[in-house]
Amino acid sequence: MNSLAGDKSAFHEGGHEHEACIEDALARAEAVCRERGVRLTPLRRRVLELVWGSHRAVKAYDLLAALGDAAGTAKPPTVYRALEFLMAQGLVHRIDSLNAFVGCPQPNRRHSAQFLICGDCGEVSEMNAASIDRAVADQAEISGFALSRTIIEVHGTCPRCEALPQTP
Amino acid sequence: MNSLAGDKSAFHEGGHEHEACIEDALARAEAVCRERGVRLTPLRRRVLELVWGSHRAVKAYDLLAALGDAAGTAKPPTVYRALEFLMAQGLVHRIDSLNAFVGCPQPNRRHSAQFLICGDCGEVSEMNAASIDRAVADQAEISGFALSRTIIEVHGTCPRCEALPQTP
DNA sequence: GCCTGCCATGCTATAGTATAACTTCGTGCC
DNA sequence: GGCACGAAGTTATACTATAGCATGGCAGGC
Repeated sequence: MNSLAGDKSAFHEGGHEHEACIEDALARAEAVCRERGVRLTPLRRRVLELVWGSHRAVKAYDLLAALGDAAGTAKPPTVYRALEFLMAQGLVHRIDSLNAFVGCPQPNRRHSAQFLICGDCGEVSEMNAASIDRAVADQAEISGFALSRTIIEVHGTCPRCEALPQTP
Repeated sequence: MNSLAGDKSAFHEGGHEHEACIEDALARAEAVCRERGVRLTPLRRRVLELVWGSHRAVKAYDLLAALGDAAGTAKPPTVYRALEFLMAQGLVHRIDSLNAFVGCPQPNRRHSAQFLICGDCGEVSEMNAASIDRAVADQAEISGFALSRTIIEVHGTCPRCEALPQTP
C-alpha cells in the first residue's frame, strides 16, 4: 500500500550532483573549524572528503587504502586519529552496527541523530526526529536512568530500492 | 530534580539473588528450545550460563577464556557459533556499541528491544517500550523507509550509580 | 545391524577492526 | 636559539570475527 506519499528527500536520487554535495560538506567543515579555532589539516580534510565520497558508511580500512593510493601507504593510526578528530567536531558519525563512518550533514548545530541504513544500496540517511528523542528520554526517566548518548540505527530498505524490481 | 519517583526495578540492587536469576534464565531457555524443537546442547547451555553470569554485557573472548578454564582451551568459532545459535533463538542480544552480548530476559515473546547501558557499573537493562518503537516506525514511514531491524542503545548512568557519591 | 544424512563441534588459519607507545616534525612563542 | 605543543609517522600488538575443512555422534530408514 502506497497511499502515504511521504517525504522521501532523505534519500538521494541517482542523478544528484554529488560533487557539489562534497564541496558543500567541506565548506561547512572549514567554517565550523575556523569558528571553533581547531585545525582542519590537509590530512583531516582529505579523510572527510573521502568519507563524503558517497552517502554510504565507509570503513576505516577503505579510507586507509584510499589514502594510500596517493602517496606511500598510510597506517591505521593515521586514519583513526583523523576520524577521532572529525567525530569530536561532529563532522562525521560512527555507525556502530557497521563499524563504519558517515558524514554529518549538519555539523554546526548540536543534535542527536538517528540513522536509516539501506541494506540494499548501503545508503545512510540521518534523521533528527525530536519525537524519537522524546520517547527515549521519557523511557529513560521512568527507569531513573541519566542518559548521555543514544545510538539509534534502523536497518531496512530505502524507498528507491524498495521501488526496484526484485531479483529472485 | 528527583520529584519523579519512577520505576527503578529495571536495574538490580546489589543484594539480588543472582543464582536464582541464572537458573530462571536457563529454565526459560530449556523450555523455549524444547517447544521449538531445537537443541540446547551442553556447550550452548554453558555459554548462556556464562552470559547470564552478570547483568553486564559480556565479550566473546571473555566467554572463550571462561570456557577454556574448564577443559583445554576453546577456539573462537566455538563461542561465536554458540552465540549465533542463542541469538537466533532470541536468548541473547548483541550490544553493537560494545561488541558484547547480554542475556534476554524474555526470550519467549517476540519483541524489539532497547538497551540502557550504565557506563559506571556496566549493567545493561532491556526495555520494551512500544512508544519508542512507534516513534521510530512513524519516522521511517515518513521517509518511505521499510524497516527490518532497529538498534537502540542508550548510554548513561543507572539510578544506583547516579545515587553513589562521586569519586573526584 | 548398518548405512546415510544431518547437525554440532573441533581445528587451523586468516581477515578485519582498533589502539598503545614512542618518535619525528613543524609552528608559534619567549 | 630553546621550548612547548599539537599533528603526523612508525612499529608493534590487541581485540573481534569468519572461512573452510575435518571429525564425531545420533536419528531414521532399510
